[in-house]
Amino acid sequence: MRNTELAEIRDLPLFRTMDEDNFLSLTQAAYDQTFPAQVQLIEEGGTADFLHVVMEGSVELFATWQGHETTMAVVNPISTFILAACIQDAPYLMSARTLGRTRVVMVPSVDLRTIFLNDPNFALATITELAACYRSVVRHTKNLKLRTARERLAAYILRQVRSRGNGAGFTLPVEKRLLASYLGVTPESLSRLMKSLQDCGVHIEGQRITLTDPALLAEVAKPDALLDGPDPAGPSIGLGLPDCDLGTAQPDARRAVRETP
Amino acid sequence: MRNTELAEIRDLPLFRTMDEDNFLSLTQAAYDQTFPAQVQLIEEGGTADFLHVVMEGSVELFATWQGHETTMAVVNPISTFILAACIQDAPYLMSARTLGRTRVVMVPSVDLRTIFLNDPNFALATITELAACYRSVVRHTKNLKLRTARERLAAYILRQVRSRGNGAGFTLPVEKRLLASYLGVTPESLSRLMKSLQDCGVHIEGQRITLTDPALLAEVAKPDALLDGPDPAGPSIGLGLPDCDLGTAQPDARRAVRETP
DNA sequence: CGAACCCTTGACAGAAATCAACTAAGGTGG
DNA sequence: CCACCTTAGTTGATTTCTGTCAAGGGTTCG
Repeated sequence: MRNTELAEIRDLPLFRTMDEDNFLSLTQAAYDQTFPAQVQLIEEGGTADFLHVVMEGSVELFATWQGHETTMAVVNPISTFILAACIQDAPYLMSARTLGRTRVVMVPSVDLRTIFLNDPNFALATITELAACYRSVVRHTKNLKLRTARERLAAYILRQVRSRGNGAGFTLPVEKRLLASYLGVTPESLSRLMKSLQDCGVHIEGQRITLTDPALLAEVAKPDALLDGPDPAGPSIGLGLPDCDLGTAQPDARRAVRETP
Repeated sequence: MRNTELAEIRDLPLFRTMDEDNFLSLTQAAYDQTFPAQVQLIEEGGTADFLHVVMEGSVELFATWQGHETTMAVVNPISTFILAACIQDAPYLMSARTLGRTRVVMVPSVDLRTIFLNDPNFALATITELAACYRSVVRHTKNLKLRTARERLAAYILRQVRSRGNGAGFTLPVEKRLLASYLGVTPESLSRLMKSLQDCGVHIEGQRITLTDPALLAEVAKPDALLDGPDPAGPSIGLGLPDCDLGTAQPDARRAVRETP
């Protein structure tokens, strides 16, 4: 791997504090690869051989059962994913595929545990990262169980606007069908829900969404720090925490033939 | 705290491997308390001052929003809960209340981080526990998004039967209204779903559930290790992992006046 | 005994999935 | 360069599912 990439990874919260020697031995066997869109990196049920780090592009985490599929999260640069499976040395609970052209660093997960024991800082960083992931999924679950589909969509739109500095609008970072799956509805339902939110000052034009009256939308979404996450601390600087909402993925994902279920 | 309790806690996977001195300094300031049923131990949004360990009884983790409430998990002895919030020093995402008469050990969470840095074994144990919690929530979410309510109920029943050694039946460990909330439906819907499963060889008599044809039920639930968890390893010995399904709580929870939303 | 609660049942309304058809945009290949 | 094809998205009609409201039975506890 090139030094520039190493430096980027080194700067991740997960690796920032760890011992230099350990970092080198860990990344020595790592390799860097760039994939086109719609490439499946990980298959549910497989064994966790590599810890993945998204460097560019974005990766969809999804789950399947009986021919159904649902997207659980989208991972954006620069974040890791499937950390938990690596640690437990257990089968993946989720599959992963690239959305756009995506560069991924893969770190062999074989000796993570021994490094934990030798590098307290790395262990602490891992704990912090895992706790953040855990809380992220809990929020997702709370959303699903406490809000209606319409409220989830409204809350999602408000989160997006808020995370981009409370501008007047934004362009969807993912395809609508993916957003629908993330929100737990069918694409048809999402389409109707979008239309129903026009009464709340939401204008939709293709991928572009603009708000004329955020307060009106907030009356639907009833934003809550415990469901939507805390307000972004600084002026829209990513915290480095795993961005498990559908955040900043490239909307320009190149089309690729997708197998029908 | 008494020595017998200390020994029990010491035997938890989270504490088993940690340094004796650290364990003592951690539990020195801890205290032990027994609560009646329906006592709220933790309020969503509060700050995480204590790591909780359930010694006897059981604790419901639930979340609220806009007057709605949903139960996220039930914690059974002997397990910890709200570990993630303690680590992040962040507001609780869930509330907690006792179900039956419940004994809880509360460990001050102030200096967890420093212990992590000094005690690699404890750090590793924490990582393992967090990873298990994370995967547990992911499974819950997958259930909600991929299965219908009927399938979730069927799968729940099969999990219960399986975790108790594949007997002919079992008695519900929690009230039906709580099970309904956990499964993400109203009590009325659960009642109807139960009835609809009678066609699949499910007999309900109060809290007692018996199966005449598990294979028939499996055709509805389509059990899957990635949604329902792995088959219990030994003959129904708890793994010590946090039991986040509605597992073995006492069904005899004493009634208490519950405030209506 | 009465109050409070859980559970069930019925009737109804609302939400969302499904099925089908149609449009529009992008890429492909002749 | 254009015709064609694939796919995302929308819209409509319909069905299925689920929540809501209301009422009644049974149990527990004071």
